[in-house]
Amino acid sequence: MRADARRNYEKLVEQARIAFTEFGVDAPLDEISRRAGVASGTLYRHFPTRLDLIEAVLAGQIAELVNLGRGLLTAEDASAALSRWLRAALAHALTYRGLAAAVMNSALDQDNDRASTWHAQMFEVGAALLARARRSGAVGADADPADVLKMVGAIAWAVQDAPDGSTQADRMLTLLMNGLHAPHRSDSRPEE
Amino acid sequence: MRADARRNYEKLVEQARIAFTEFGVDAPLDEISRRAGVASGTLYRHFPTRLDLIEAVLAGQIAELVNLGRGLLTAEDASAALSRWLRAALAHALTYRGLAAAVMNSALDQDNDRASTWHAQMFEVGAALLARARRSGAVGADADPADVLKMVGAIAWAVQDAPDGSTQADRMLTLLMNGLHAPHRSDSRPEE
DNA sequence: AACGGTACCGGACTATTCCTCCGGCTGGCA
DNA sequence: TGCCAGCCGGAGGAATAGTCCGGTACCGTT
Repeated sequence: MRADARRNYEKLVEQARIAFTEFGVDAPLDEISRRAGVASGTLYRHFPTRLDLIEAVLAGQIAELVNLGRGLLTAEDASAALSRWLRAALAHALTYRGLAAAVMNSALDQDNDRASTWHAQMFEVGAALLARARRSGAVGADADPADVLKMVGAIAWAVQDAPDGSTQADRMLTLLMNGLHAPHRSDSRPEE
Repeated sequence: MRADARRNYEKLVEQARIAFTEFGVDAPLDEISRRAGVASGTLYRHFPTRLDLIEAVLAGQIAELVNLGRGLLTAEDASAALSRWLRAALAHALTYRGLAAAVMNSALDQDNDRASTWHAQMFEVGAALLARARRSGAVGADADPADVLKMVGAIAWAVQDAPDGSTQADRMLTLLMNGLHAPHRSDSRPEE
């Protein structure tokens, strides 16, 4: 990549980060390019879709999350490790007003090639942590890892506009953890 | 309301229902008015905001949900009643590609005056069912009714674009119910 | 250091959608 | 039948997404 192209790339990501914080997911792309001091054509060259730009902004954060998860894979208490990592994932999903949640969710949907390898790694780590917790006997429910990660993203979405968002998110995640710990009860479902 | 005004109102709601099913929440309003055979000014006269139109579409369905809940308040098994009603609420939240979930969620956020009395009734019924299940001893967690309803909406949002959406939603709701039934464990949370 | 080609940049332009405004007309009532 | 409040229509301004191509700057080679 040429030196000028790299400069513009970095300026765009930086301004996108700011704009997403300020306006949320739907920040006008033209505004971002304007602030970065480049034309909109340049923005679309580097980031054909909005999602591409979003992922560039989140890349670093996701890498941290993956590293944290890998470290926790050797932690003493498998259940606490899972809980800790899910909380970190929730914090991640809450950044930029639920932006990360939207990406996480769309990445989990189809085997979307556009949804970068970062999310694949994240899913892998989450699945490993969940499997380990299950083997240790702390998690009884036969939950699908994708379900659990989706729930985390869903919680982030649900509280994104609430005034006391993070408090509420915390309670909801506790509810989810409870569901994981409890033995699976299929009888709780009505037979319609 | 004048006869012509009423006719147009009804045509708009009908076409909005179709358009929301087809395009999702973001269906172009101009397209709706075009299909209804009225001008866009007329649409905006009846429904100043998109939310107003959405609520008009959902009104009947919400009323049914409230009635179902009221009936279930006298059911034998309080826990099963709650479970049954939450499943109905989930089905409601899934309609029109997660549109209902978005409305439900925003209605629960702040004491939003714009969010109609419909949703207030829904919240009331849900809270009553939850309280009754708790008194019966079946629900141990001290969950906030708003949290529970938000989770239902969140699940609907999370699966809205997934191919096997309703299956996944089902599993996730079971997870939630498990969390409600389990005794509350504050120890599942790491002390950071 | 000069040069040529590669590929990047700019920004005007089209398309889409939201929403407003106001002249003209129509339905309901006396 | 006649009046008029209030409704209707549709043009149009504003914001945003995304495209296109002429001009230009960078990089590698000589």
